[in-house]
Amino acid sequence: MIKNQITIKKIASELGVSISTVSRALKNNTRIGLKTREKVWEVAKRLNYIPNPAALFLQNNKTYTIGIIVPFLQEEFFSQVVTGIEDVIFEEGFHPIISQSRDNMEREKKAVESFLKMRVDGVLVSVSAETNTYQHFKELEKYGIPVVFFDRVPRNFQANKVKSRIIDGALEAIRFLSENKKTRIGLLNGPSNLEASDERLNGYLEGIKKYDLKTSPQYIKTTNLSKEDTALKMKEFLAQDDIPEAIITFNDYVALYAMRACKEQGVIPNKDIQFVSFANLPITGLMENPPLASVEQFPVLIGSQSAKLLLNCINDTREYTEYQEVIIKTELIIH
Amino acid sequence: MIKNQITIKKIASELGVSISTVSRALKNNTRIGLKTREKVWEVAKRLNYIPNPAALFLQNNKTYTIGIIVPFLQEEFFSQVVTGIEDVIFEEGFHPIISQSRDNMEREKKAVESFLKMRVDGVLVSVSAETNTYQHFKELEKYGIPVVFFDRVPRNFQANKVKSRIIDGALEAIRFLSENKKTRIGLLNGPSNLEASDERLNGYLEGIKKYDLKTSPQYIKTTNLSKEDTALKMKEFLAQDDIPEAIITFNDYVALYAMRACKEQGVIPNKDIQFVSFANLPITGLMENPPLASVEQFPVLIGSQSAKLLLNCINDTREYTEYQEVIIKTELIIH
DNA sequence: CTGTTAGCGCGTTCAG
DNA sequence: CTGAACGCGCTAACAG
Repeated sequence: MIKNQITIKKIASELGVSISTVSRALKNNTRIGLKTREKVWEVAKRLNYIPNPAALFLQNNKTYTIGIIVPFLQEEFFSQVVTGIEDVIFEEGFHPIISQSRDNMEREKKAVESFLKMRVDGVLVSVSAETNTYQHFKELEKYGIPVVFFDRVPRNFQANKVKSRIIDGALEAIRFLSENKKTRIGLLNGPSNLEASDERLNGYLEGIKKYDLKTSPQYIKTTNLSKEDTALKMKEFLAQDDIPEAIITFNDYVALYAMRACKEQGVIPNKDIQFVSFANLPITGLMENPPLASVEQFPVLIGSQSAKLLLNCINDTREYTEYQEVIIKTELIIH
Repeated sequence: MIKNQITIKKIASELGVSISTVSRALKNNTRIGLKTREKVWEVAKRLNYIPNPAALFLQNNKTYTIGIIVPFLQEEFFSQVVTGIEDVIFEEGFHPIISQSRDNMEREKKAVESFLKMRVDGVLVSVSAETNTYQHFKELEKYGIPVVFFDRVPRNFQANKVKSRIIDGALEAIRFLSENKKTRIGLLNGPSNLEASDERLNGYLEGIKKYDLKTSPQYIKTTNLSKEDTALKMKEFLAQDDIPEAIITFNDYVALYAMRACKEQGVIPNKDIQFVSFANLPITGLMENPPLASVEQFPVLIGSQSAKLLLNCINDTREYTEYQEVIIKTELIIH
C-alpha cells in the first residue's frame, strides 16, 4: 500500500529536464522538440503517470464533479434518469456525486451543503416531496454553481427546468379511458408543491372538459407519494358514495400502492376500477396486473437533456444568463 | 453568476491580520487570542467562507471521494446497497462517485480508469457478470487505492470481500421446498465467474444431500442474468423430459424472467413449477405472484459493512494489511 | 527550443 | 500571541 505519487517533477528529474518541459511535452506543445516529447511520454507511460487533479482544481476552480439529488435511487424512474446523466457527463470528463433526499427536505439541504463544500461544478436535482422553500438552491447560485431541476421541479421558482409534457400525457390518458367508456374518472395526484402535480391536474381538467366528462372534488385527491398515505387516500376513494370508475395516478408506484389498497378492500383493480399512471417503469412489465396504461416519460432522455443543459450553464462564461426550460415528450403506452 | 471565491486571504485582509492567523483561528488553535478568533469566525460566517477542498487535497493527498461500481443502479438490490454505503461514508465526510458497468467489462475498466484519474480514496465494486480478469483492480492497488468487493465478488482472486451467507440461504430454500413435498428441485444459477454462483451451487448440492433428494445435470443451468438468456434457459428446462418441480434462481430478477417464460409456454409459475429466489427485493412485494419465497440478503447492511471495511482500509496507515472477508447473514422469507 | 518563476488556497514550520 | 515563508502539483507568463 505504498502511495507512490508520480509527479511531473519525478519525470523531469528522471530525464534531467525541467518541470515545465515535461508539462508542455505532455500537452504536446509544439514548442518542445519532438524527440524530447517522445522521451517524456515514454517515461510517463512507464511510470504510469496520472496528473493530480487537485493541482488542476486549484488553478481552474473546476472539480469536474456534478452533484445529483434524487428522492430515491431505488425508484427506477430516478435510476434511469441517473443513467442518462451519467452517459452525458462521463463523455465530458465529469463525475457524478449522488445523494438521496429520501423525500426529506433536511436531507436535501445537507446534500446541498456537502456539494458546496465539495465545490461541485453544477447540481442536478429532483426536489423532495416535502420541499417548499428553495433558499438552499439559491445558496448554490450565490457561489456561481448552476442548478438544473428535472422532473420534480419547484413551482413559483425561477430556475433551469427539464420536465415532461405532462399535459399531453394526461389528455391521452383521459382519451384512452373515455374510449373505454369510462365517464367517472378520478385523479390521485402528487403533493401540491410540485409543478408536476399542477400539470397533471391541469391536464386532467382539460381532458375532462375536452371529452365532455364530469368531475367533482370527490374525484381528486393528493398523496405525499408514500405507500401509507397513498393507501389511505385510495381507501378514502373507496369509502365515498361516488366512487370513480377509473383513476389516473401520479406515477406507477402510486398506482401499485393504490391497487394493493383496492385488493385489501376486495375491489379488483383494472376491473372494478381501471388504473392509468405516469412513468411506465420497466418493472411494471414484470407484473401480472400492471396499470392498464402508463404515460412513458423517457427518463433516460430527461437525464441526458438535463445534463446537457447543466454543462451548457457550466461552460457559459457570461455573467447573466436566462433560465432555460426544456420540455420532454410523453407517450401513452397501453399494456 | 460571479464566482466570488472567498479565501482566508480575503478574510485576512478584511481584518488586517495575516493569513496564518486566520488559518489557525478557524481551526480554533488556542495559540490565537480568543478575541481574534471570534472576529475571524464572525467575518468567515458573514462572507460564507468555505475552505477550498482542492487546496486540502493537494496537501493530504486525499480527495474524500469513494468510487462505486455496480452493474445496474436500476436493480433494487444495488440501489439499496448504495443507500447503505451512502449512510456510512457521508458521516465520515466522503462523497460517493457512482458508475454503472451494465454488466460489461469494458465499461467497468473505464470506470476504474476514471477513478484513477479522479484519485478517489477507495473503491467499492460489485463486478460485472462478464468480468473474468481483475488486472484493472490490481492497478488501483498499485496506486495505493484500496478496493472492497461486495456481493458479486470475484473467484480465485485475493481481495477484500463482503458477501452473503449464501449457503445457508440455499439450504433454507431446499428445506422449504422439501417440506412442500418437492423432490425434483432445479437450480437456475448465475455465471460461473462469480463466487456467488459457486456458493449457490454448493448450498444447493449440500441441501440435496441433506434432505435426501436427487438431482441431475438436467436440473442445473446457468444464465448470464440477462432477460433473454434467462428466458432461453428456462425454456430449455421446459423442453426436457425431466422437468423440475421447483427451481431455485440466482435472484429475484432471474425468477421473474423465468416465470414469464413459463407463462409464455402455458406453464403456471408457483403451481406447475415453484420458484424460490435470492434477494427478496421490495418490488416483489408489489407483485401479484412473486416467487414463493426469497432469501433476504440485507443489501443495506451489505453496503454499510462494505463501506466500513473500505474506510478502515483507507485509514489504515500500515503498509501491508491482510485482506478481510465479511459474511452477511441471510434469511429465507416466505411470501 | 527550454528553463525559471510566480501563483492557485491552505497548513505548517520557523521566527519573532 | 502573531507573521513570513515554504511547499503540495501543476500551468502559464516571462526569460533566455
